[in-house]
Amino acid sequence: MELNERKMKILQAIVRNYLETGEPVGSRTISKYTDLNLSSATIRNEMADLEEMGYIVQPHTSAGRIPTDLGYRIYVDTMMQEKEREVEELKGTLLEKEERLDQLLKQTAKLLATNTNYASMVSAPSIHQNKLKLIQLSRVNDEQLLAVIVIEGNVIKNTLLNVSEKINEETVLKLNILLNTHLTGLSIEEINLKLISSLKAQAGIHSDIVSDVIDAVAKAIHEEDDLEIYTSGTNNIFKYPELADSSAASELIGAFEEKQALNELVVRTLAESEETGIQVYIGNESPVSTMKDCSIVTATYDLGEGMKGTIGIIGPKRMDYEKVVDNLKDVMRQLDSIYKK
Amino acid sequence: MELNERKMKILQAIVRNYLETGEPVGSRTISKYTDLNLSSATIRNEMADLEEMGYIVQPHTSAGRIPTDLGYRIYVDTMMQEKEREVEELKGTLLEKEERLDQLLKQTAKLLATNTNYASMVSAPSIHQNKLKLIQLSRVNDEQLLAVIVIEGNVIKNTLLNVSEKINEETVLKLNILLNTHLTGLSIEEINLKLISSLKAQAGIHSDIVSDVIDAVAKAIHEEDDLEIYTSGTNNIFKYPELADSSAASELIGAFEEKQALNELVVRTLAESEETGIQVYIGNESPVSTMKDCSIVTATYDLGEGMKGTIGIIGPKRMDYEKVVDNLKDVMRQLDSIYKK
DNA sequence: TGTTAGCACTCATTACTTTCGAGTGCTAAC
DNA sequence: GTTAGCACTCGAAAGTAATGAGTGCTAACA
Repeated sequence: MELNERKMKILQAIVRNYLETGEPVGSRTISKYTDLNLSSATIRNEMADLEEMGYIVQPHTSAGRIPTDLGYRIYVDTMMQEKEREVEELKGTLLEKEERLDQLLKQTAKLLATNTNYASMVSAPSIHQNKLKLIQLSRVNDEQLLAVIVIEGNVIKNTLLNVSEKINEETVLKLNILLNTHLTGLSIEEINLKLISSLKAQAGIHSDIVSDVIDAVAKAIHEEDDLEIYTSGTNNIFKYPELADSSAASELIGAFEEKQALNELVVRTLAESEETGIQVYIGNESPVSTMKDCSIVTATYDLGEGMKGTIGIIGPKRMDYEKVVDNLKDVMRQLDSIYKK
Repeated sequence: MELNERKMKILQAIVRNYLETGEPVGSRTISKYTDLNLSSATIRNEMADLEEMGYIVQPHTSAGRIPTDLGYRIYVDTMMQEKEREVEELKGTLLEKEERLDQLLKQTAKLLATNTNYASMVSAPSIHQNKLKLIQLSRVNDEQLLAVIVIEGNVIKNTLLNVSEKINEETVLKLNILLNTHLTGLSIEEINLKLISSLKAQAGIHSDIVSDVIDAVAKAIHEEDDLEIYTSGTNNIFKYPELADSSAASELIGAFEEKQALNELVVRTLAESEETGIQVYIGNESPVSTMKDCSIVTATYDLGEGMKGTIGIIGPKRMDYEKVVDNLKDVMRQLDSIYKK
């Protein structure tokens, strides 16, 4: 059977209507509210076909139809129209430049959640492949040394090192020079064992400190691995009855809190993001099993210097996909304009 | 009317029973399961008295009684028995030493939540009254200067400063010495305008940088003001039907996400913590209006050097107060032993 | 051949009634 | 002061009936 234009129109009408009301939609509704001028009986015949083809289902006999995951998919892929939203409306919700990236991302998550009425997540950019920009040791007191590590993209990490031998300013200076001349500009992978032992040899009696510093560098990178994820509007899920019953809600909220699941989502999105800017996961397509009854729309942002992160909106399957996509695009534009100055 | 011993025993039995079952408890139950050897009729008479005195209520005629906030309060204040819990059991759940305080606190929150089956929160210590330990400027490149600020308690902040004039290593060294000799050891309040202008004068053409650094110091402190709060086990509230219905749950979860309310809780706890180690807020006693139907048990931990923070457990009013208090005490002991080495 | 009117049928939802039993308050007797 | 007994209350659960939205199917129509 072929999905001809009339069937498309009917399917589209069903999805639209269901997105709005959340109620199964019947043949009579479609017949009245479309410009097809067909009687409900005809619509019924077509709907029977659409059901056979797998685009819609009846929750029970004698109920209207609701879209299947496949139905949503067709809708999202081919029928969604770009809403021409007034730029005015979005102007009021501009992100403000923040000097702290984490604040900006928190703000982004919140903005998206309040704008869309769904739950949102924003992952901090991962900086995997970046290069060391500066290492700076400072003497805090006789026993403590502060190591500051700056990575390309201006990510800064610091660690306090406890040293056994007393150490004077001059030694610190020497170590600084030693470390910076040899390590600056290198990526994490380029710091190998050979380089490390060479450095240790040059440091002489202070080789312990070199070890510690390199450990700290390794750890600084590693820390970034279990990446930060900001969420907002988690409680928006209670606005949608299909997600609000306590077992479903509990699972979802658990997933949001644990962040393990979200992490998976981020990884998957980043992996697939080469092709398309925005990805839509509907129901079972989701990388995360606890979100079987949700749809997830994700986007990848790029702050330059290899700093890429993921933004996602999680809501019911009957979410307003147009609005969500629009919002994501807008936020990405804003992030761009803030960082690519 | 006097709350004599028999009434106490009966009240205690009612509370205990209700904590376990969550069902209103009737006279017959009490008569059977206490060693008072009284008939249900007698118990009924006493219960009528207890109701008149405001310790218990009937949710409706012909139902058993449940404790009022006042009833819980009496129970918590005078009838709760210190459970002798086996130390063994808790050993398995020891906190591990982490070099990053935030990780440790996250872990603490999680531990508490899983152990108690309630929601938990842990606030990062506020460092209000602390002293500057070290300022360290480093040249990143021609335009950028890295300022690292270490505050007592080893809290480290860093900022990147953009400088207009090119600056060489020597100048950086001089500025470092200037700033450290004058600022180290001072508390935030002691850095006044007079001192600042004196420093600027000594810095000569680089007075801009001094300004920037001092701004950064101020901001570092300010950032700490909107303090970090870690939560865990939020979805545990779904385990208690009285909190699980969607409107109540939504409010609670919103409060947990926003953290504004939790912040209030922290402030209040810290303010009142002088007197007692552990505080219990029952129902309407709560500082946070969204938690009217909850009980909150909080404790203040002290890592030394003025670093104080709050730990809290939030659950239904019929929470297992003994268990919660035990758990909090244990966690505080563990935090102590980790940090007071 | 595609479209439509009409009709019997299904089934979730809602409201109403009944039954059941846990628990009470009160009275009278011990 | 304590207890047995009894009438009474009222929520929860179960059963029943009415409602109506929506379907599939058939037969007639253009």
